[in-house]
Amino acid sequence: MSENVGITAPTCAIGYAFKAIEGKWKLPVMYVLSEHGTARYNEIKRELGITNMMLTNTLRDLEEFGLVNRVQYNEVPPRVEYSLTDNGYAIIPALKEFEKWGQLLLDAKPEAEEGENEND
Amino acid sequence: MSENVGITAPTCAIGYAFKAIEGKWKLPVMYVLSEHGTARYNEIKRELGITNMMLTNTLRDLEEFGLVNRVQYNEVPPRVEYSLTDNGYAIIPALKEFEKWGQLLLDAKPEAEEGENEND
DNA sequence: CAGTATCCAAACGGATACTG
DNA sequence: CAGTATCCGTTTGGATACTG
Repeated sequence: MSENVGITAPTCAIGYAFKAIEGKWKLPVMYVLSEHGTARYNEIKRELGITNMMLTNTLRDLEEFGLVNRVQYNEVPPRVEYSLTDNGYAIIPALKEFEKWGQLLLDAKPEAEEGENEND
Repeated sequence: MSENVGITAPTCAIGYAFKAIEGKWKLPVMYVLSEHGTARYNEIKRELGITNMMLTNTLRDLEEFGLVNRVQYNEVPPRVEYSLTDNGYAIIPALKEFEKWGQLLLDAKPEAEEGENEND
């Protein structure tokens, strides 16, 4: 495999974007950060129901891609705040489109396969 | 876990969108279909360098979500054509935003960590 | 509080063989 | 051609316990 053409080419914009958000948690974490502006480790964790390992790895990956800032305050108890970089922020329009799409999907699902409770 | 609030709530638009595209191949397959309009099984397979199992499973999942149409022609040799449904098509704006974002990321990466060859 | 370490399960991926 | 089935190794994800 590894045919480096089309989507899989390292210089392909959409392919690079896909790589940047690969994995289950990249987009959710970025979404939370986009909403909070700044969020602490356990804040993100609580909000997403993600495990330590996954959150740590996801944040590391996002840092390496230059999408997330990590600021550590040497206090007791320790405080670490995460936020989006400029490049990270730039994903928000895409996220908004995704949200609109998700809403469309929900609206187009009148059968409500799993929405047997409307006490919402 | 399974705190059904916020992003993880089944009625959350962005959460539902995340679920719909979960997995490594959903977006790439939808992207290929958005470009081709209609594509045959082996066409998608070649373009993405994806295995039979992964492609089959991905297409099934997308069908179940109502995002992809499968049209089978009873010819010899058999021909099966895949295309996006209306709901599937509706993801294109998001995809375009993603592409723009990917381009931004590529442009903002002058160091070219892996682009040691410019004979492209 | 913000992580690491460890172990285990599920998803992913490749090769090969087989089917309609 | 368009899959399905199986085996198997690797990667990713999750639960729990533990550390600075």
